[in-house]
Formats: sequence, C-alpha cells, structure tokens
Amino acid sequence: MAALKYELIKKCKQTGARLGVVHTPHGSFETPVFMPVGTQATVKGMTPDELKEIDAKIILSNTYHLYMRPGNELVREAGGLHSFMHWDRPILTDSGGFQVFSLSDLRNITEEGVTFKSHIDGSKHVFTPELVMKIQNDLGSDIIMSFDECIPYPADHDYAKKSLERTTRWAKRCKEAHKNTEKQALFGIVQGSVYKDLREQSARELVELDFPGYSIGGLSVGEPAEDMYKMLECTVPLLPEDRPRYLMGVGSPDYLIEGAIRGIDMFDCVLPTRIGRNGTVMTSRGRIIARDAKYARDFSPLDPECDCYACRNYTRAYIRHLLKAQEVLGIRLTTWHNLKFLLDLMKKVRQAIMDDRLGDFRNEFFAAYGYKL
RNA sequence: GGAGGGGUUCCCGAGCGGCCAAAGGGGGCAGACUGUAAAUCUGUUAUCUGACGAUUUCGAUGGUUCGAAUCCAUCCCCCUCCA
Repeated sequence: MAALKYELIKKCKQTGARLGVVHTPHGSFETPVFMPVGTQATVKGMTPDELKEIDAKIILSNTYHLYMRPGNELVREAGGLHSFMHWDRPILTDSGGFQVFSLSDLRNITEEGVTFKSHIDGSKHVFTPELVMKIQNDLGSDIIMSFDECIPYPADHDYAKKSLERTTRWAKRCKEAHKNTEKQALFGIVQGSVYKDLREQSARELVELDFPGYSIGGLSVGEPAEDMYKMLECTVPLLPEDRPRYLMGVGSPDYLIEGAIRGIDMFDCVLPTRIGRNGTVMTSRGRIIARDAKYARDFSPLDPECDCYACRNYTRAYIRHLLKAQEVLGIRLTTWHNLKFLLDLMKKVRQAIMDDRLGDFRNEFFAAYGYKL
C-alpha cells in the first residue's frame, strides 16, 4: 500500500479550486490545507495539544535543522519524529533545499550534492540526495521532500535551467534511494524561477518520474505576486489530477486564496509564527502591529471575529503590554492567534469550494482585509 | 571643618577648545518579515522646515576666545574618604 492517497472531493465551479482529502499513515487531512512550520521539531511557542486545539492537521519540520541538532540518529532512537515531539498527526519534512537558498554564504553546490558549513558550529557537512533520504527515513515523517536547489530571485534563464535540471536529476536519485515507500511519500519539487518554459520543463520531467505528490518550490522568494500566479497557472495543469500539489513557503492570506484558486492543495509558511513573535497579527480587517502605541488602551480582542484562546480571553492592551515587557506569553498568544487565523481561513476556503463560491469569498475577504481586488 | 570626585540631550553614559545637536547602550516611536541561522532586523528619537538651512541645548550665572559641553570665576546640588 502506498503511503499517501489523494482523494478529490469536488471542484469549485466558480474557480476550479479543489477540495480534497489526503490520507497518510498518521491520519487524513482535508485540502486546501495550511501546515504550520515547526522547523526544530516544535512549532515555536505552541504545544502539540494547543495545535490540535486550533485544529492543525499536519505540520512541517526540517531535515537540515534536525540533522544538525539533535541528529537524525537520535530522533530515530527516540522512535521517530512523531514520538520524539509528541505529535501523532501527519508530518511533512522539508529536504534542506530551502537551506541551500537561505544559508547561501555557508554552502557550495556540486552535481554530487551541497557542502554546508553548519550554522551552529561551522563544521562541514555534505548533503546528497541519498543522505537527505536517509535522514528523512530516520525522522519518519509521512511526507518527505526530494533534495532540490531553491534559487534566489532574480536568476537568469541559463542558471535557472541548469539548476532545475540538476534538481530533476537529484529527484531521480532521491526516488531511487527512498525505500520506505509504504510509510513515507516522496514529493518531487518543481523549480524554474519565473520562466514559463522552465516551469513546464521541470513539471514534465518530474511527472515522468511519477511521484505521489508534487511540490512547487522557488516561489515567494521576492518575485512580484503576478509572476508567482503566472507560474502556478502554467505549472499546475501539467500535474496529475490524482496527486496533491504543494506550494512551498507561501502563507499570506492573499497568496493562500489565490493559490487555492489555481489548484494548490497544500501550503506551509513561517509567516504567521514569525510575524506573531515580532508583534504583528492578522485579523479579519487586515494586519495590525499589536506593539503599536495606538493599542495601549484598546481593550478589545486582537480580532473581534476570532474565537481563538487569545481573542476569547485577552485584550489588545494586555497583549501589547506582554509584548513590550518581552513576556513569553505575549508571543505565544500572537502565534496562537495567527495560526488559528490561517487555519480558519483555509476552513472557509474549503467551505467556499464546497459551495462553488470561492471567487466571491476571495472578493469579500480581500475587501475586508484591505487587499486590492 | 579638611581632602577628593561629579552634575551631558527621556534614562545610563562617552566626550574634555573647532570635524558636537553631541559616541555607545537602554527606553520610546515607526516599519519589515512568506519550504525559520529570526522572541529577529531596519529606520527614527532637541525645536522649526518639504528640503537647503535656521534656532535653543551639556547644573546656574558671568567671563576668556574668531570659536566653549570642553578653559576661568562665583554660586547651587550630589557622592566618597578623613575629622
């Protein structure tokens, strides 16, 4: 039996967006889904029970970080990542491909793989597709990513092409190295920067390799939103209908809705947790910087339309006070709220697909949030 | 009573004749953050002006000097030690 099954429930008549269910060894989740990021085997500031309370169905963790610390062998000894971190629902692990991008001054890329200098102690490590598979097999996540190169924006066509072709070769090596196919589903990652022909080439090459799901990477790295949407429009139609499509690293409300409209099923992003820790919250009426002085005497909740733990029990004035005083509860509450906000947003997106009105929902949401239509 | 040290912009604290509206912290204010090297980073913080620039600041008052937070005099506070 395969580790992953995608079930298409229905398509929105208004937009073509997909409502589906993904089945994994640790349970199922409805799509489109937002996955909170827990890089170091923890969603910063949240316990697994709290994540369940806000109805998170699947979370993300990271190959590079867990390999560096505490080490994949240790996680395996602990009984795998689920057991180690006390999370029994699905987990997706990223391959370290994003660290190829974000730790660019600490690494060197060759055909064989990527040599990293550890950001922790400077020690040298070589990541190959085979090692990345071994690490993720040790971690035991339900959905694993092939090792890719996430290139910066802007990138010239020539480099983007060479890079995507190497990413395809690495994907092939990943597929050959990955033996635990009944417990862990391996996704290939589409690259190609903002070039239509390259995105199409990448998608075709990966589909040829037949993965149980497909990721779209290398977007939301600084390119204009319009470019990202165009890339989705030319990529998604080339991906098989019976497999989930995962847009990596995307998490602002507009991107989530626009992504769903273009046929994306899965999203992850550090945005809600990071901006929460830095004092910004997303509300039904747009973003607010909760630290700002104008909320010092605002005794209303962060978002009057939200029923999360923070909004049920605390005021903007109190949360602002906690943030200013650098109390951990402050960033816990903003994190909690932001995650609940996005998880609720995706619930509404799924309902709108069910009701064939995602286009209307988009317009209503954009107007309330303050986005341009 | 004697000997010494000190009072700097919201706070702490550097500066010790011009390059000083005054380093550096802190605090305040504002902004950014999108497969997490992030509870981080950036900007700003005398007044007036869009800007050039102008004006008032370094305990107080007077003075020396082309020019003073910086030198001198007097005064007012604070701290340490001795009696």
